[in-house]
Amino acid sequence: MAVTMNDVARVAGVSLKTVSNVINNYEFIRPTTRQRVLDAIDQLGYETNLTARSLRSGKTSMLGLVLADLSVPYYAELASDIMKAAWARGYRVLVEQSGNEADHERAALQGQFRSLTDGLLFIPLTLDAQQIIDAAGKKPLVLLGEFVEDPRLDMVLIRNYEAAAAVTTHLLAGGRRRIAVLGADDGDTTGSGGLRLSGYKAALADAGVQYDPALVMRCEWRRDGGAEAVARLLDSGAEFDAVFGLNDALALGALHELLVRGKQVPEEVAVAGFDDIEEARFASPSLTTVAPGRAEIAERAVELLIERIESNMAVPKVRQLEAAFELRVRQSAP
Amino acid sequence: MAVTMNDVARVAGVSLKTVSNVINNYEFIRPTTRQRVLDAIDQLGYETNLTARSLRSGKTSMLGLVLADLSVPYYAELASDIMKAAWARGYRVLVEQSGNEADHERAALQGQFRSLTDGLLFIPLTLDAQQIIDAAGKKPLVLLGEFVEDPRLDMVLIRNYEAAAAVTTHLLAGGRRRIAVLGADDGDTTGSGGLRLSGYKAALADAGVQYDPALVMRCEWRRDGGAEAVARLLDSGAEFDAVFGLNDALALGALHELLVRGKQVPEEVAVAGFDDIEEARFASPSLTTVAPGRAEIAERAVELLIERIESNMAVPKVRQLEAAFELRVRQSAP
DNA sequence: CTGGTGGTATACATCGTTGCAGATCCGCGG
DNA sequence: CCGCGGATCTGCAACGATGTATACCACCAG
Repeated sequence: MAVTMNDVARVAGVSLKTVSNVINNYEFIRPTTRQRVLDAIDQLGYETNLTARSLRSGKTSMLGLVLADLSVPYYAELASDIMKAAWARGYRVLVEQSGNEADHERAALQGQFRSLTDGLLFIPLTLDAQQIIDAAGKKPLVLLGEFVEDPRLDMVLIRNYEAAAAVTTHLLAGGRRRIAVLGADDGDTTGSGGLRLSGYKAALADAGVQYDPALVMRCEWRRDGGAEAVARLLDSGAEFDAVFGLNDALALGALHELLVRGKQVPEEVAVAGFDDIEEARFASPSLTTVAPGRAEIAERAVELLIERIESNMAVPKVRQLEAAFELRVRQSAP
Repeated sequence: MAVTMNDVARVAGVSLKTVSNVINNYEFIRPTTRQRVLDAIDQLGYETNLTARSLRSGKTSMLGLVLADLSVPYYAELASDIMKAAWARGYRVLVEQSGNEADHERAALQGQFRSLTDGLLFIPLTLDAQQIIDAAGKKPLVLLGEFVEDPRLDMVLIRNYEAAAAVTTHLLAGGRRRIAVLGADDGDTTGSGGLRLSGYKAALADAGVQYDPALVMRCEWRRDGGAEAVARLLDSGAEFDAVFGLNDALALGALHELLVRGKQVPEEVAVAGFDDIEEARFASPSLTTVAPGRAEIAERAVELLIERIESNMAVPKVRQLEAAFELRVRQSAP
């Protein structure tokens, strides 16, 4: 059926192993021989069977990427960057959608999925560090710092706390004093939400502004969640002059709802987000947000994972990297 | 290193092949034997090596998906749907980003990528039908109807022409007469752009409205392309009372630029798009657009491809399906 | 008692490649 | 003229699973 190395070898008049050597750029091959093999490959249209190579070599040259859902812009943009970074290093990426469900996350960590990949990039959403460690196999694993922090795991972290503080400080500097927060619970201290909320609180404290739990709205991190949370807030009669969505989707949903309700943005209510997805720049008004260093995260996570895969050190030092963030001031909160 | 069937067989006191039979749910196995094998699997934590299975069986249970870039919301949302549809049928999806470059598209059609997949879902952007046929190997291939139509290829089509006509008709019904089009060249008749432009022209003709090539703006199908095209249009002094972006990104970019320039939407200029990405619902004003049947496209494309893969008919009849579209009237063009 | 039948389990070859361990060839120093 | 080392090439086994063919058993009909 398919053309194999054997066919190429026969046509080129060399051994199967020599064909393999040519393909793998083995050093000591006579140029004329190499050429004969290459010609035969061309003539027959031979292509390496990656499955066979993987079986024999034990490497698949694929990285797994586990995230909630590609239809969420932030994940899609991150996935795109990760795929480019991996591609540049000779790896492919196999994406698995966890749908934000613990069972799916666990299955992706163990499961057959692993046997297809050399290592895993994991954006944990429901599992905590201990659960991850329990569920994970022995293959290299790098967490993308959305959520979990633990000294036993490799990860590339977003500076959730500092970046959220920076956003809040910016809003305060604009004269806002009643800043609503969308996407957290009053008590949260862990996870992206908790860390960002803590940064918010710290910035308030620094500015001597009273923290009001009534302004903290719990909701799903989606556009409709943000819209719905703002609606609740408006209906409750609470006073506020700014909204901080803990991610851009929330902020954009909130922005939409505010405008629908006839609020002036930013005159009456300023709006800020977190993530700097592309959509933020083109919203009307454009959205002030903080860029968490997506490209850097993708690049460094891939680099770190591949380093783990290719170095065979038994117990290398755990590495935790932090990406630089940057405030993007736009119209919604000048 | 890893646990193999052999290890399981030894522990269970059966032959390797019996373990294989248990795993593959072979019918005639004594329940006690089956249980012993399952216990051994549990005890050892055995997991099938999918690579080995693929090599032996010749199937990878992976579908390839070639698209321009996951950071484009429409593709991301489509990819998400496709992955879910494939997952439900026991297949995984390996995504390849072509970056809208012919060489990458060709490479994905041939290339080693193919040897990892049982079939390919392909969203062609630069290659035409003949080039696709020339480049493609023998494995099943289904086109997602963004661009190419050809009786020799399986595909799931968007009703580009009819849907664009529907959008245009809606704008005309709203009293608009000078409808600018973003994302095509006056002469285009093929490809998504050409087909949508043709639908637009046909709707104008139906309504007895004069077609004006000066209102057709060529640009990249991205938000910034749309913004830039509208800027050019405004600067040119051309008169227009509506803008039809040939996809939502264009329309959203245009919407943004119009608002920045102080135009009232929809009072002075109506805006409509194409794709119905989630963002469209939450834009301000929300975007009138047409939903091309994304979920249906994903579902049927996956179904068709898997049918091709699993049926061994040598020359099955080419199948071309069309997805139903639906106009979504929102604030930007009521 | 024999042969057939259907359930159950096994042996062996095989998928296409790469790792390992030679085999062969050649030129050159002693 | 031998022997040695480096360049060049080769054969065999193995990666871990599955397909095919077959062995074996129990049981029932003839």
